[in-house]
Amino acid sequence: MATRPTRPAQRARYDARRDDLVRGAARVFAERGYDQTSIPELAEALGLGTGSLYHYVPGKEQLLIAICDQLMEPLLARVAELDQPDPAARLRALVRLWVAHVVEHRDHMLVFQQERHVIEHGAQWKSVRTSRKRFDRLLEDLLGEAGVADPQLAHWALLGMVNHTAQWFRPRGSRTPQEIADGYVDLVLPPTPPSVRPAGP
Amino acid sequence: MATRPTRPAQRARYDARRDDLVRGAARVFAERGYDQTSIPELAEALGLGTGSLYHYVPGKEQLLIAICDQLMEPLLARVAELDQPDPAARLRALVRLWVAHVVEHRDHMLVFQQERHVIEHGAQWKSVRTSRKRFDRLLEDLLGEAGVADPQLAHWALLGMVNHTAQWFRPRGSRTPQEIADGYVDLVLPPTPPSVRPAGP
Amino acid sequence: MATRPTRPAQRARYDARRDDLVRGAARVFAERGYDQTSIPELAEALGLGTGSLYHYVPGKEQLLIAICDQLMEPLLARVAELDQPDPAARLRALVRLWVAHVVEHRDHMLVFQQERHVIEHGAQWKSVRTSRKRFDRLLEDLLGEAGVADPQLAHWALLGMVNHTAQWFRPRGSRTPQEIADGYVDLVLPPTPPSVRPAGP
Amino acid sequence: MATRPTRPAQRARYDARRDDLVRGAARVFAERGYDQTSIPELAEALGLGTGSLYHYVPGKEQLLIAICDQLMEPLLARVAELDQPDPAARLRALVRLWVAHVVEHRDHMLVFQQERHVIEHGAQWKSVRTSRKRFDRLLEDLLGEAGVADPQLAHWALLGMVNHTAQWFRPRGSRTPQEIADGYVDLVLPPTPPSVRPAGP
DNA sequence: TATGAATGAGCCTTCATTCAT
DNA sequence: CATGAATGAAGGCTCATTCAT
Repeated sequence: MATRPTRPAQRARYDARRDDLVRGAARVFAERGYDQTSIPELAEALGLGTGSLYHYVPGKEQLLIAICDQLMEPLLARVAELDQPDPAARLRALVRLWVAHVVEHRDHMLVFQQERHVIEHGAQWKSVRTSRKRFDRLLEDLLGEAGVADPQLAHWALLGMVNHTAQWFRPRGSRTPQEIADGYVDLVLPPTPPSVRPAGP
Repeated sequence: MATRPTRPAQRARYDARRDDLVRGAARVFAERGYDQTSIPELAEALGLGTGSLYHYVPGKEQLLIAICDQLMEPLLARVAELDQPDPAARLRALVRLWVAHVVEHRDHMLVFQQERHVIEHGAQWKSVRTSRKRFDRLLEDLLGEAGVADPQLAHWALLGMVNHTAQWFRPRGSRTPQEIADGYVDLVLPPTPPSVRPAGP
Repeated sequence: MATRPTRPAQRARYDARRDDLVRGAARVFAERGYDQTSIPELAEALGLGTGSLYHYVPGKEQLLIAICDQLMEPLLARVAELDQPDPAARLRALVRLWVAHVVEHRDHMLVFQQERHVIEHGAQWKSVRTSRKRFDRLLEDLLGEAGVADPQLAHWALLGMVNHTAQWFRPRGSRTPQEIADGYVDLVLPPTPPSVRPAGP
Repeated sequence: MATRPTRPAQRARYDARRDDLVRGAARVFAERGYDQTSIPELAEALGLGTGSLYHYVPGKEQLLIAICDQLMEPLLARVAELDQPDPAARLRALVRLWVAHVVEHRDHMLVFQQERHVIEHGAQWKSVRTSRKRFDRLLEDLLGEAGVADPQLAHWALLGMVNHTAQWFRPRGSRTPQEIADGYVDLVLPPTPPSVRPAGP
């Protein structure tokens, strides 16, 4: 069973190991598919014995949830820290970190997209659904504030293009995530005077 | 086994039945997921006995392929008939029929997106992969001809937003597929004098 | 269902057809195995539609029984006609027609041997078992009368070697069935003065 | 899956268990038939859970192959150790150990005979076919050396009678395997002066 | 913690058989 | 007589999970 150690020192090591395993599972699932990957296969790909996995995760579906949490939580945290006063600038910053997050979590994204119907219908998936809705709402509001002509359509369009980035982005490609993000923002935002446009990190 | 009748009259009925079943399977898979739907469940949802399905499709994966074919082939056929001389107008027409096709085949699209990894890696999926690549190429070329600033990025962006439409579009919603398509085109195309803009069907 | 016609003329044609089908089934089963051959496969190999077979035989196991009957009955009939007064001569004649029967019914024999356990244990197989026992008894008695030293062992030995002939005999081989039969008899019989030895047909 | 342990100690136990299971399967198949015995039935007869069988054998047909190997390999090994200088004596010794092997492996033999067509035609059965051919060749050569009049026919006859022994021999019967073997040899060998005849163990 | 043998439910698929045409 | 679509039971096999070591 998945028993988390109580001693702080061991607990830190345990949590780190668990995070690594979840990340590894995301990679394997993205490549082979969640349902197509058996637990023995997964365990072997992670360098573990069949049953050892269960020391860290209570089951296969929980593992999937953990992958989605590992994707959503840091994204929401980073978004919460945005503090640009100008809405257009905040939007651009948001899309930048969003695209960056997507390409840094390509595997998680691919798994997330494949398992759409479980996430939408599953009983244990409420928290993930809530996270996604929070992000959606936040994005749509920001698009309105930024003066986009049709915020609702822009919202759907952005969701589509940014998330889809996971499917074609290659780390050794010719564009940086930031360039891609700026390209996306330029599509939905009315032309902005360069003075307002942030310089990027 | 899936034996197609030789008599033309019976063959027509057989083919029609098969198409219906494939469409029905797309609906069921979109809702419950391909792997989560067992063959008995599927057969029952289609109003068939467990084994009767195999008169029309030789196996579960072939059924998935049939769903993708039912999605891709008519789309490519409709695209091939585009004959607008002006590239921008042709692009708009393309996106219009594309969006229309996507919302008319929502179930197929959802299944298509969920099973991305099988399609990309599976041995029997070459023809589907080829269809997708043909469409990709065609779209990117057209974007270039239409004078889009960054055709490659626009291409990825359009793919993302149009395909994603399947996930949020509701038939009783406030926008028609054509309005959505025009909204997408307006995002990627430089402003067009209204005179050139086609009126729609 | 297997409905035998009542009109004598049609009945003869029906019976002939049935015999042909049973013979054909023996050939197919000998080659591919009884359990490994599905009814659709068999029907196709016989040039029939899937269900047409059931006009002649009520089921797959009955078909197997019919094959065994087609093997045993004519053999017993031919054996019953033996009338050589000298036991040794009668034994030789028996083995000759037996070997001839085996090589003429190679397929039946191979099926018969493969399905030994069904024949021994199956409920509907009593008549076949009875036929076999009748033949066994008859053979052993004759061996005793012919003055073989150890009739019981010779009986088992003959059964083994003659039946096994079905597995290696080739019609284009260098030996005739009669030569083979004489070879077998010479093994179990004490040397016989040539005067008694029959000349063969 | 059938994963053989790497640790020597556990591997020995695993191999022993596997051998037992294969032997048990031979018994069950001999009694009920290979195709007539379902995997759950077999597993229950062996005292295992349905899926546990697959820790030791990768599939039902592999199990059949394992049974045939368990039959052929030790026989060939024992035959290879024969060292009687006199051919006739060597033949007698061969038949003795052969008959002994057959009656000790009655179940294996019965399965082997029933599944003749799979062995002859199956793709994975080459090694078994090779073993059988090696034995055949060896036997025929030895018959020639021993001065049998018609070595080829004697070879087929011996194969038939010895193998057939599995079908009628009963452990509590009145003859020992050695007596049976000697009876067989006396059939095919010209009368031998008792001085040469070995005494038996 | 780590392991991997054991489990039984559940999967996809095949099959013998029926019956409307 | 002939056909082949339809069926549901049963088959072989896989899998997520457990637990003794």
